[in-house]
Amino acid sequence: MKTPKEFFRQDDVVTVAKGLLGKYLFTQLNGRVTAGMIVETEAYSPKERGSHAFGYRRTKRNEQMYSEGGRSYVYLCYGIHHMFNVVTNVTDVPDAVLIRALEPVEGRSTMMRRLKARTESRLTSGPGKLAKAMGIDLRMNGASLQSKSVWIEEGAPVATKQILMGPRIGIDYAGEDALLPWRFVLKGNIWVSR
DNA sequence: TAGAGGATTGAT
DNA sequence: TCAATCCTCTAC
Repeated sequence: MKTPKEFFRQDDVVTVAKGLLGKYLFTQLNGRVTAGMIVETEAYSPKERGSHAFGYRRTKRNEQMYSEGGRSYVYLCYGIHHMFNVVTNVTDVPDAVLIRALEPVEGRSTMMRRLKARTESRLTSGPGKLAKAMGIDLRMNGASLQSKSVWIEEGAPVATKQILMGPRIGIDYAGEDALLPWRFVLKGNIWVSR
């Protein structure tokens, strides 16, 4: 079952970031389906410096963060890697959840081909790699997460004690906001990022 | 319009 | 620890 819009429109981005753990991200491109269980997420809100939309800054790049919850926000980082985010909350509130790692469940051979990987290990253990494995690029920016090319499906419920919290990665420039425990991982899962 | 830097990764 | 690599944002 596809995750309903209402889930993404909750007003607490941290709740959504935790709730996405255990759900499944799917893409279908050129008839090829790939899917993975979400095992690592990070929350971003306009109230902290880690976000592209800090202080409700609004630019061409982050425009999709202001759309209604349940869409994607994709951007290019370091000129090399695509990052896949889930937009949450209501229109004009730029909350988003970065998907940092997946456990591959479908289309592993397609993922390996896209990454030119020799083995299945560590296929989707990081935001740049999982976007490439799933075939995600800027064309998917703004897509509904109930569309035919990208969507999210429900998974088994995850108990709170199965979720490990910690500070987010790669945002040292955010000052004390970098210390917020807004990174969430499924405890013990081998597919999380390094 | 130029210059700086980044929600990363893989090799050294 | 460091370079790759290019788009975005900010300041002039």
